[in-house]
Amino acid sequence: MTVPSFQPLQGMSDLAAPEIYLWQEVEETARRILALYHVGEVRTPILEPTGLFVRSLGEGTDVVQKEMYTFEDRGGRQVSLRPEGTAGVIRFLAGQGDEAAGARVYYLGPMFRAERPQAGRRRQFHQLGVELIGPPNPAQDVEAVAMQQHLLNAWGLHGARIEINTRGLPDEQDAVSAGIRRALEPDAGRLCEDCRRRLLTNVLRVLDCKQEGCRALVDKLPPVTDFMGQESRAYLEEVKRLLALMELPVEINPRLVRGLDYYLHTIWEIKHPALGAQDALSGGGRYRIEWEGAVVEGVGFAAGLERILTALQQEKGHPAGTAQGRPVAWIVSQGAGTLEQNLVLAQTLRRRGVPCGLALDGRSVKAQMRAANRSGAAFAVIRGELEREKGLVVLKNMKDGTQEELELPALLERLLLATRAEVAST
RNA sequence: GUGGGUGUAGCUCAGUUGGCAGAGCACCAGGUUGUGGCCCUGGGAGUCGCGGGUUCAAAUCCCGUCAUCCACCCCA
Repeated sequence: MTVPSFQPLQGMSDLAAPEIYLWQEVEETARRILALYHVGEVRTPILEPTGLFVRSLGEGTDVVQKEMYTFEDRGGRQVSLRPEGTAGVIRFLAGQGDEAAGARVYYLGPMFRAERPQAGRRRQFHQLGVELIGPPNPAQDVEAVAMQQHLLNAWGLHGARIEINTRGLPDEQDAVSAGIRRALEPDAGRLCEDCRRRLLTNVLRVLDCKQEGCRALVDKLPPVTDFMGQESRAYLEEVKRLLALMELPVEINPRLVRGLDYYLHTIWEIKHPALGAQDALSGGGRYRIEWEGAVVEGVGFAAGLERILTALQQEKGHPAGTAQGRPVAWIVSQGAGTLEQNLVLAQTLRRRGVPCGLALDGRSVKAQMRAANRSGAAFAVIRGELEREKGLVVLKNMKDGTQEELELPALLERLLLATRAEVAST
């Protein structure tokens, strides 16, 4: 079978107009908000040594075991396309040594996971992530949550819920799993088929099963903190106190779990009802990652931009963002020699900052006017043989249809004015 | 990796018991010998995803395959 070569690989997409405008809005908003929190951007490579991800995410995680794009490079090194952003940032910061203490960074870019695509899941997808470096500190965790809340507001997403919980300390994980398993075992017969398997393989996954029967049982489970020590419980209590103090609308979900090995203490997730099975817009938590003998501690979160976009489109009912780059003027030519003259005119206008377009293929005036209309230009500038003889140009207002003849300096002035008005209104 | 739905014009889709490949939108041209939008007329465009099979005859039935969508696993 021939694979049409004009199609991207499975699960990968070309992003172009009109959706690209919504992407740009979302990204610009994020950069603006993060600047308020004194968080700076870092751009790390998309390709990293495979070992970086294996060691930071955990050898047993699905991401590492079956979802990475891993291959050998020309030097025989095992490399992988990044499946998430934290590891690369941590590698970077670990190399900074003491300089990295208290670092506050964000990243925004493509990630890769070789999963089967579905709603809200692509093989190449985009994440915005924030990492605040520092030892465990409830205040820092709450600051990160506040930042997330601020981002959601700024994007205009109102249907999103923030759920928060604790993962406790690494050496408490076995006790938590064992405790949950013990609590579920008496009712094992009432769990769904998948969950009976999860009981053995990955108990914590039962906690976010979507089957109703399982949910009923899960709701009656003791909170995970019951299986944790005093330190973990006190940490969560302090986080809750600070969240209330800052009046952040978050919900404590004592049964929220997150899978990556590096998490400890505070973890959270943002869900949106309009997204189908993949309803998590964003996830975050406190972590501790070791790399080449260096230890990096911090708190962070990552938001799936495709999912943010989908949620925004659903909430607002608009399929795409606002069109940008609309020209102020569209130049129309007619007759021998006017095309090249108008090409020069267009360049003059553009050098002065007036966005304008013109057709280069010498079509009829009617066709060029149609193009002017389609472009959304506020004015058509008509300069054909007649105008050239008179040394004038025709300026037509596309909105009301009126037109007048002007000399070039007057035209330039009018269009500069219109450009400023256009800029002011956006 | 597993399961189900869908692949027909640039886009959204119709196509009956197997019998000439269609519509709307978009695009192009004309109606207006130099003026857009609304209207009218005309036009171009399709390997019916691909490969095989059944049949006098396949978009239609069968098998395979690829893509896509949805779900599972898992995750943003």
